[in-house]
Amino acid sequence: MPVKKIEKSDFLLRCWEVFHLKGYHATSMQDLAQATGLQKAGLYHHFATKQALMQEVLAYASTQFQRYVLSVAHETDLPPEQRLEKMLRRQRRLATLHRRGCFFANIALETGRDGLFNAELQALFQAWKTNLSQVLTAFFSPEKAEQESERLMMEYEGAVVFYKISGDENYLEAFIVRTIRNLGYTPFPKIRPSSLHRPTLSV
Amino acid sequence: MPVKKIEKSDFLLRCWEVFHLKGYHATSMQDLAQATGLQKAGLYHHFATKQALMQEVLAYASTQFQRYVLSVAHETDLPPEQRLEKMLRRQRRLATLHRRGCFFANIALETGRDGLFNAELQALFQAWKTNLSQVLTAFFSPEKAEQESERLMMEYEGAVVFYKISGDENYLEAFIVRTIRNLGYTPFPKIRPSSLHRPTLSV
Amino acid sequence: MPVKKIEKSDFLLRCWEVFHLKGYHATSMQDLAQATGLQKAGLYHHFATKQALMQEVLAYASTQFQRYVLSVAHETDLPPEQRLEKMLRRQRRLATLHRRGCFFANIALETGRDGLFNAELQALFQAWKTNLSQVLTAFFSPEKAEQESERLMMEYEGAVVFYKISGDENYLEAFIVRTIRNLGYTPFPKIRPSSLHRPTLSV
Amino acid sequence: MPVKKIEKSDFLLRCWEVFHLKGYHATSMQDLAQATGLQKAGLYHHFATKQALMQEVLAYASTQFQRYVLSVAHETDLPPEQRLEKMLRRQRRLATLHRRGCFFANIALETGRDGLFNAELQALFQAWKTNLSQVLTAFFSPEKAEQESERLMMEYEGAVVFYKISGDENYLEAFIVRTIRNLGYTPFPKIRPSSLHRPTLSV
DNA sequence: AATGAATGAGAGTTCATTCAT
DNA sequence: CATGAATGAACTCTCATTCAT
Repeated sequence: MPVKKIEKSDFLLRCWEVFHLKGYHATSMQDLAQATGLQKAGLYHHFATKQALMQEVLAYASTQFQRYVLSVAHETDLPPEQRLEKMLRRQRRLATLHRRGCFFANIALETGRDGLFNAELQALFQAWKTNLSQVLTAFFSPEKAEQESERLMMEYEGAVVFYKISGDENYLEAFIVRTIRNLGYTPFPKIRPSSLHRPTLSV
Repeated sequence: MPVKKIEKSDFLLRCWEVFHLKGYHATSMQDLAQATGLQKAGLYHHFATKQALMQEVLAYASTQFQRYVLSVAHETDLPPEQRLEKMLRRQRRLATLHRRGCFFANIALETGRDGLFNAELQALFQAWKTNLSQVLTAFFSPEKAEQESERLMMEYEGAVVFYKISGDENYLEAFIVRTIRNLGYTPFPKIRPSSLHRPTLSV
Repeated sequence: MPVKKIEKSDFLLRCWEVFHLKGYHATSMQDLAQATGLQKAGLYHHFATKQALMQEVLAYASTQFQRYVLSVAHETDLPPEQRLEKMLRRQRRLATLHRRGCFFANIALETGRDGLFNAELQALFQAWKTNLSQVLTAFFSPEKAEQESERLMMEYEGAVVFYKISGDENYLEAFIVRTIRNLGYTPFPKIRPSSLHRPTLSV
Repeated sequence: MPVKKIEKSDFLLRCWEVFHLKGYHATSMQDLAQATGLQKAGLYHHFATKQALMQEVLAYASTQFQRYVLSVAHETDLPPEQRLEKMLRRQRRLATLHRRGCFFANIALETGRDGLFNAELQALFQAWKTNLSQVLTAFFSPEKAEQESERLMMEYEGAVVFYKISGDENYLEAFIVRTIRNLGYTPFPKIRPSSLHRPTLSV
């Protein structure tokens, strides 16, 4: 609860990282205290419970995810297929940092049944689908675009499952490649961009 | 572990259910003792640690999953599209019991980074893919069938994520329907099978 | 402690209520902050410690008790038996509000052994006895009056114990009735004062 | 939870003493662990919660109180006035050990409003009254005996309040003396039993 | 004077695990 | 083989108190 305003987001970011790496239940308040430099009791000055803290972390993570990934959907200076690829590559980058996977799916599977954070999670996935849809309307009818974006998100989350137990990023890479290809475009190879004719995307 | 040999599988089944519902970390040895009727100390007679116990549970669950779901791939008396649907419907049934989702994906996202059970999980997903592939070879080339089966599993796991935070089984149902449809067949409506011309699948 | 001087007594009153309801140890500074509208740190501006705060609350409560209950002993326009009854009924009223019992006895039993507030408590009980004595001198010799007033206070405090674990106000009512009766007077029935020949006491 | 049966009562006795000295809320599980030689976690092997532990302590204390104090009511070899005095002196002895007062009244005032232990407490006070009544039937009509025993208990509890904030045992002694005297007998002086003509009671 | 922030200690409780019987 | 008992560590959360602003 950092004195300066800029520190609040930094605080939430650090908590986010811990929750992302260890999961909700396996993360202790002690872990969060250590990660943020506060004392355990200090955390309770700003958040009533661990769950409330997670609530804010989730809101923060949603905002950041929308800024970093979903906002790309509106970069109209890029052709839609490049926008799509950029989004997917940014998703991928978030997932492969420390092999932590998708934060939202991690929390979804861990707490979905208890419903601790379902409202937040559903809102995020809804926004995700909406933005993805917007890009896909360049290739499909509005209705079909929505269906396809949902399907893409599902496929992505499944790919993350495979990635997480194997550490093999090819599951994610292959997902991106086939997704772009299915639009009728040839995606840029990720690892060897030597033969690219078009400018590389800075993801 | 119980007196009679036949009870060992019953023991593992009960543990499986608990782990499935609550997850690995959130399940305590006390929970398992209560679910199985043993004393907490008794568990350590048969399993060195909680992790070792989970190891066996995972092996048991894999076996059961192969028997109940994957073995359908070899029911050659059924046409392949019916085999596929039957498999998908059985997956779905397992996931929607108590809204618990896919046991293997639950554990994968929770422990994949630590790698506690990755070998077992990879083996299971490999077997899953192999069997799905076998069915899909009726529609695709062997190579394409393998790719497609992996993609299907991913899409399924993603659908489960959506299902788990919403409780809406339509995510799973829609996945099945579009999967079958993409093969060029019309799947059987789930709820009202009255007008079916072909024999109903007992899932 | 608030801005205006008149609010100090209001502040102490609110603290008194909390201490009365929950007891000394079970009341937290947080509780007091909430009840008074100050911040927790603000409390320490006016009181060095929780104990010091309680000290003042006790002094305030003593004063109020003397004003509301003990001062009745000097209402010489009332015959002594009416004065006595009025005092007893006011004691009773304080005890039955929220079933909280006698503030002073509550604190006495909770902290008497540690002696945190014994001086204040003894002073209050002494004043209580003195004023009761004064009324009883109308019926007894000075010496006997003092003994009897002490005995009456004891009986009252015991009646409160019975009341507190049962919620049955009859323990207190019966105490009042038999006390007045022992003076040779018939006390006013509490519930049905319809047939009263003498003016009802407004307690 | 002592291996041997005799140790269980010893365990409860030690807990009783701590609760008696410090009160319910001010006694921590750590205090009880220290007093009994167990680890804090070990306490939870035998009692689900602190409240449940107190419940058993209260039951134990009730039993012991009945054995040590109330059972005297049936010592028919003693004349009733001696039985009464013996009971009162034993009450007094329990209360003056470490100036801790009456265990049941302590807990009653501390927790009566929340009702945590009211059932147990009411049962104990009821038994107390019953046994006291039995002795007093030697002096009063059954109905009057019951009233008088309740009144005596109240007076006693009030005397304990006075004793606890002053440390002056004379409040208790005076209560005993005047109680016996009111029966028409001269009680034995407690402190200087030199001039006794009748055999001293071994309390 | 007042507060938001912070803290070390400790609350009750649960954890996976061990061991004597 | 089984269990009741035990334990050290860790859990979430609250305590009375302090201090810079």
